[in-house]
Parts: sequence; C-alpha cells; structure tokens
Amino acid sequence: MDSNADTDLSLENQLCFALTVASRTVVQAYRPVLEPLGLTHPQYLVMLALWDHNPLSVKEVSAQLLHEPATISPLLRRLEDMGYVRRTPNAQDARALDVELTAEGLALKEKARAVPPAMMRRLKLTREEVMVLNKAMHNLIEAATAED
Amino acid sequence: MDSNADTDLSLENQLCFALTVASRTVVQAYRPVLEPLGLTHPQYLVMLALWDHNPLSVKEVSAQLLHEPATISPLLRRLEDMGYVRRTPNAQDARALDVELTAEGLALKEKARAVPPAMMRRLKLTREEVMVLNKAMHNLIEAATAED
DNA sequence: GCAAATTATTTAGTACACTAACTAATCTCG
DNA sequence: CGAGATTAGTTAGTGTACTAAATAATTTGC
Repeated sequence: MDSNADTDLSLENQLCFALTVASRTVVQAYRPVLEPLGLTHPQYLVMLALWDHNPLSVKEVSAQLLHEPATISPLLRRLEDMGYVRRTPNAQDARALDVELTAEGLALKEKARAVPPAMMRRLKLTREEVMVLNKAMHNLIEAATAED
Repeated sequence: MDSNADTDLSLENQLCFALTVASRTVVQAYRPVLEPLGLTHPQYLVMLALWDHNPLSVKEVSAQLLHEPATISPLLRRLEDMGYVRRTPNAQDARALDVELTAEGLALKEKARAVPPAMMRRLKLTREEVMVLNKAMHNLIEAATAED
C-alpha cells in the first residue's frame, strides 16, 4: 500500500526543483556583487580556475568546470574580447590552445577577493555552513555523474 | 592575521560552483528518465505544476516555478506544440491565458509516476535524504531571494 | 466616463549549456 | 612512411533564462 504516489509528484517534494531554483537564485544573488568586475557568474568561475593555474588549455578549463568544451569555447572568446584572457596555440601541440591571463585578468583577482565574503554575508552563511553544503553538493554530483 | 584570503578564491571552496555543477549534473541525470515522456527537465517542472492545479495562468505558472514570465512563455508554446497543453484567453480577464492540460497531458501523469523513484535510485538517495536536502535548498533560496 | 496607471503576456536581444557535426593536428602501427 | 584512428577545438542548432521594451486589456481616480 503505497500512499506516496501523489506526494512524490508534487512540486515541493522534487529535489530537482529545489536544486535548480537554488542554483538560479544564488547565481542571481551573485550578479550585483560581480557587476563591478564586469563578469557573469560562469565567466567568474572560469577566472577562478585561471587564478589558480595560469596557463590552462581549453580542455583543462572544461574539465575543471565539468563543462563541455563547446560551452567553454564561446565563454573564453568573450573573456578575450573583454581583455582578461589571451589564447595562443600551444608550442608542443598545435591542436591545443593556451588560455592565459592578461595583466588586466591577473589584476582583477584583487577586486575578486571581496566576492566570497560579500556573498557569505548576503546568503547569511558561515564558513562552516558553506563547507557542509559544499560536501552535500559534491556527494550529489558524485551520485549523479556515476555511471549506472 | 587572515590566512583565508586565497583559500576563499579557490574553485573547490566556492559554494556557487558546487551548487551550479550539482544542478547541471542532476538535471542531466534526469534526461534519460524523462526521455520516454518526451520532456526536457524545465518542461517536466511545468507539467508537475499543472498536474497539481489544472488550469493555471501564465503568471501563476511562473510564480510557482520562480521564473520570469518571459521564460515560461516560449516553454508553454513548445508544450502546446507537443499537444500536452492548451492555451485559451481567460473569460473574466482577457489579458490572462488559461493554461490547461489536454487529455494527452493528463494521461502523461501516469507515466510520470515512475520518475521520482527512478531518480532516487539513480542518485542513491532515500526519501529522508531528499527531504533533508530539500530543506537545505529552500533555506538557501530564502536567503538568496531575501532583499538585503 | 475617460485618461493615466497598472497588469498579463509576448518579443527582442544576450548569454549559457548541450548534442552533433566539422576541421585540423597528432598519434599508431603495419 | 602513410592511412586510419584519435584528440583539441570550433560551429550549428535547439532550448532555457534573463532584462528591457512592446502590446493589449483592465482598473483607478478625478
């Protein structure tokens, strides 16, 4: 006797619903904080990856962000148009592109330091809560990307 | 002495990163499960809303899904093209559209009952874990959408 | 009772995000 | 060495998702 047939199909009980809405609304909350840097949220994530490891190939960027190269490609072109990034063919393997920060792109890191604390205030989260949520998200990612 | 300046700017510590990746990968995990219904994930969420309350205006759909009406509008047009939904001007207020399930749209609900259990298996989550995650996401949504 | 403000929806324009198909460079191995 | 397979990146096409502007209907208030 399963009385949950209908409950399971209600919008509020769908994890996918809460998850996608949380993702959208949190990204929206980033917008005013990122606006002074002139970056969208996906562009900000690319810059974070490059601030960590300076020359990266397109493939490496896409791997770090768990994105298709086809998604990253136009994103990098826009960052290049903005002058934060430079793309040059790799000397060893001419198929690969070295994606490299420009002086402006590197300088932007200093302005970006204000972003995480501003967002923690905005979302009213402590560093510990962020870590707990992060762990939960990584578990979800692991389960969702595991081959069945 | 703040030694967290750089840690905070590393990709792994960004909640926004884990959250957006979790959202994308979970939506991707839905794809094969929704494929037999012929629905994308956003379209599935619209159908969930309509299975709950049958005639809804465009505004009501967008409010339930926390979406801009401009996002919902083309989505509903596609669902109408597929024959799951019918849009007719409201008799009382000709500005509003009644979005109504067709017989096919209503019938689809039976096939959709298989979706939540299939996803819980795929994500290896119990009903209790889903509820805990749901709560955490709703807290995030609340904080992110609160005016500062 | 009608002009001005408001409300519901759509359209236009930009930016992701994915799949599939394409180009070009490199590797493999007979 | 050289044909076929593989790999890196881009392009094309579809579907969200947002803001801003346009359209059309309704409500308000003098």
